[in-house]
Amino acid sequence: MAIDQLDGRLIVLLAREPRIGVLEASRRLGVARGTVQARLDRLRSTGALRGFGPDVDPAALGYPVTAFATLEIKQGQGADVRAHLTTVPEVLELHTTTGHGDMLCRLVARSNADLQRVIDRVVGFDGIVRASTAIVMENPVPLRIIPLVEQAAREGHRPGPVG
Amino acid sequence: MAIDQLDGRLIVLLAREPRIGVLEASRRLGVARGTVQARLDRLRSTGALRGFGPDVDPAALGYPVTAFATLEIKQGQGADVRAHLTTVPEVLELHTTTGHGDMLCRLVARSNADLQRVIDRVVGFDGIVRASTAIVMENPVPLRIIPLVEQAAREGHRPGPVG
DNA sequence: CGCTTTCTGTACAGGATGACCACTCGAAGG
DNA sequence: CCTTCGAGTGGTCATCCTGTACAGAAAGCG
Repeated sequence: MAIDQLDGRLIVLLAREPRIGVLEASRRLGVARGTVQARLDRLRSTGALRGFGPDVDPAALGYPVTAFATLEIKQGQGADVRAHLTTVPEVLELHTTTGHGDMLCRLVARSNADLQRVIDRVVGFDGIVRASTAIVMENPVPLRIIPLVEQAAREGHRPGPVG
Repeated sequence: MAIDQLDGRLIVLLAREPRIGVLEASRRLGVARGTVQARLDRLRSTGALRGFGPDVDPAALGYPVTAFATLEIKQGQGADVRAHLTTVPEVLELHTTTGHGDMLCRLVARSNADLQRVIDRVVGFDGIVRASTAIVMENPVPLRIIPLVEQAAREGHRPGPVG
């Protein structure tokens, strides 16, 4: 249940240059094309590689404001709140957490003023007791995976014949 | 600076089925292949579409634990803290925010015990005054973009000849 | 109305893809 | 020691897609 160095190099390569195909990747990695194809098949089947979805920038869509909201939920209302938040397009992500709040969600909005509308819609639901919002100013480290993949590959077990 | 309905349908289609190519997408959307290619070129050039990076599951890499840490930073130490956190592979994302804390970062770890090691490494830096961590239990809404794209496309200005 | 931009349909050359094969290699097991 | 198995290699094959280009038609705008 891990990746070896070749997997790691392959993922990093694809992360850096998603446009290259299997053939070019095999050339860069110095292995046969069939090997790359087999590795990709395995990574996808194990779920390590979920796919190659489009990476969309909300700001370019007209939603330049990002915020994180910590929500406190009324006992037993979790499922309802989840269902409610799923219906809000500006909720990009939702987690249930330990700690001060019960849920943490990532929001986007068209402006700071618009954020108020989004928050109103988010918290305008009976099961939510309290919400505390933190507006994102800068994003010094955008969502990344390369360093983690490199570390996992370095320490990685080889997938090996038996495992 | 927005997307029209065709852009929206295209992005949603690619988000749902990333493996289909330009030709198949044009068939599904009922437009000419050249149109899809032109739209994709424009979306990439405007930055709305950053690319098609591999979607890696940290859990499958051996990091099943996710957490969010709110950090309080000593005045004027922001840049140093950013540089420090960039060197930690388990820091997948970092934002500077308004509100109680000064920064919010997403962490992963191999286990709850390992999370302690990660947090120690994160906060083991002079500029960080205090850290408060929330461990993610469930992820009812994984990072998504489709509903937002659909809304943006619905309300969207057409890209039009000039604007 | 005329200009401009987009979309369409088509064509072409080049390349990539997925599939298949026989062979080699190394490790695990008998 | 030998066998067996999985993985990788290098090769081939037909098919399909890609990037690019072009002329003509359609639609918005002054």
